[in-house]
Amino acid sequence: MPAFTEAFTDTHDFKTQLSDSAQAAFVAEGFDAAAGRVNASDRPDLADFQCNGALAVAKAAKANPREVAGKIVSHFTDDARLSKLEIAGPGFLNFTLSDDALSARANVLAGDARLGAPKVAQQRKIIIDFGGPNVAKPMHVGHLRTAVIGESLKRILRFLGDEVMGDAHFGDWGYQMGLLIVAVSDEQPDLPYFDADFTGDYPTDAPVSLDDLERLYPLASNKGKADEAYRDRAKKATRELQQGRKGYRALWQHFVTVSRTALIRDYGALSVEFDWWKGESDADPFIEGMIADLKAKGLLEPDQGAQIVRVAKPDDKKDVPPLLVVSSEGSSMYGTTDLATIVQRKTEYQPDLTLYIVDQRQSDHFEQVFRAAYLAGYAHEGQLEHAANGTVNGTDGKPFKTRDGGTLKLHDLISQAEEKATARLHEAGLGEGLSEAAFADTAHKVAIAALKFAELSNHRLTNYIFDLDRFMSFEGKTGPYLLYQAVRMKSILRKAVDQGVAAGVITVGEVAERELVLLLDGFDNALKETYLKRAPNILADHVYKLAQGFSKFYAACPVLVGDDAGVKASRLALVRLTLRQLELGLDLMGLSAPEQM
RNA sequence: GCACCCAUAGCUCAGCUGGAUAGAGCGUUGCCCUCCGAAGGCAAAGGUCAGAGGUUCGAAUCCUCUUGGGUGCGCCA
Repeated sequence: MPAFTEAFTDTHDFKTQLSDSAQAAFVAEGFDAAAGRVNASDRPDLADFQCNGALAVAKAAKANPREVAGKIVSHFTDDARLSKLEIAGPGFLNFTLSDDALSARANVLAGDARLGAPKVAQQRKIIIDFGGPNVAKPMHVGHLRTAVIGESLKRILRFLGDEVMGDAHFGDWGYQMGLLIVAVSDEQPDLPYFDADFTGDYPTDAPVSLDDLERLYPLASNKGKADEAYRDRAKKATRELQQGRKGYRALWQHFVTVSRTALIRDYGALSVEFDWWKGESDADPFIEGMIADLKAKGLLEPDQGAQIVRVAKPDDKKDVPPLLVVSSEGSSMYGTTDLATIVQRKTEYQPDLTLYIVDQRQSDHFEQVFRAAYLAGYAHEGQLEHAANGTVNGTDGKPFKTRDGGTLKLHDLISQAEEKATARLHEAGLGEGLSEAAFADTAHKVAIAALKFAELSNHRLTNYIFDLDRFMSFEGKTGPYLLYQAVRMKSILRKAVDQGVAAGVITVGEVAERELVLLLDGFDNALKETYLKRAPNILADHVYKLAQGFSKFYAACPVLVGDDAGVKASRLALVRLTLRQLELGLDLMGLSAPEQM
């Protein structure tokens, strides 16, 4: 199995270019190449890029950092990319790009179908596991997190060249299924599903609606906690379901189908798409063989009536409990299905990497499962990764609740956001010329952008506060701001067509133009960082800054208003380039901009 | 009890493998539509980066401790 370095290719941004040159210079002077790392400047008033390597290297070499910096500078004489290279303070290298270099870069980007995005050096097969929503539990705001972050990561990894499969990984196989079976049998005992001697065909229509499931699940769950006899019945039903009792399987199939319909609706509204709608139950056929294999490898041992795999290591700082593979009831646990799913994926897909986009509260669980998988040889060390996310809290800092104390269903949240967006559109007197369908589409895009961008702009581990009013304000650093800038650009492009102005060669002159091109150039690095850290907030930040950079440019540099045809053509080309990168960035976040808003 | 995560402006959050004057948005106070869409732009005020030590030429960032939050710890997922 190859070791993957997560390196990139097709990368031509200035940060990389200058780093390459600076590294060569440091090496030529007998220093470590790592010192040549060039970053965007902390002081944009002084320079575009900086390198701090001279300070780092000087100490070991017992040299004066400014002298070291001087030696590096000598390697850049007559570098056409730079208009200025200065040594500042204790030994910072300050690079300022020439307008010509920026113009050239802008024109390259304008001709690049990938808008400056890099590619992975080595393609991998990656599964993104969305840590599935559960059957019968309605999606709530907490599910936004995983869905939105996972979808964005999926799109980004795929765009950079990996083969990526998103798997919903439905929670459809545990104790909760037993609970539901018992709950339905109590309410509708005459259904054929419960008659063990029934030999006919089971009804094709579901005996329960989505509302029934959402009502029954919490009811049964609470009963199971309070009533031991009830719990035992549910456990028995769970085991019988897993062992293949026909009536239970048929009833269970209805649960899954009914739930999945609602999930498809909600995920669809969020533009979250799965390549696989698999669930825990799909791993079931692999469990028997896996258990035999674990036994053969001497990893499985009986303990307190259950079958476990010990995964603790001698140097553990904490107690890592064993993974429970078979419960004392004889049924599979979520650890069982998670491990069996790894076996299944290895058998059916051979992924190089599996990313679990799941709440950080499950980190111990994944640690156990991953260790067991590594021990059993179902995956190689490092191929399983828990890209944890934080929890969503309300304005009181506690897990999000509505004002009346209930949980807000995702479906209702989306509806509220759409209503708000609709109201805002009417208020601004916009979209009146649009057809009803186009208007609704715009309102939907605005609403989704608000929700998703709010998710994506936080780091995935942040336990952030979900404040509906703030998210719906549509002003400042929000999704609608991004869409608004895109719409402004589209408006310019439409006007340009009317006026017969065509895009031409980009020539950078004004400060706002320089800054915009520097931002466009930064797309490459933003994508790399996002990829390496599995952190879409880095991309979100880039896209926001790009939109902001455009808005400043828009205010400072009229595109279609002047007399100079060359300037018009250049600025128009810059607008078009910016729009293309903005829309690509939006798409990688799972968003899209309307024509008008 | 043990372990993990977190603490940055009034509020919500960024801050890359340590580097110059810690950044956004909201809110507050001023400006800016006879000019491509004001869901916008410009400017100002606002921070002992929880506290204390340590490493370092240099720390919000790395290490230790303290305080204060959150989370998890074999038969629910």
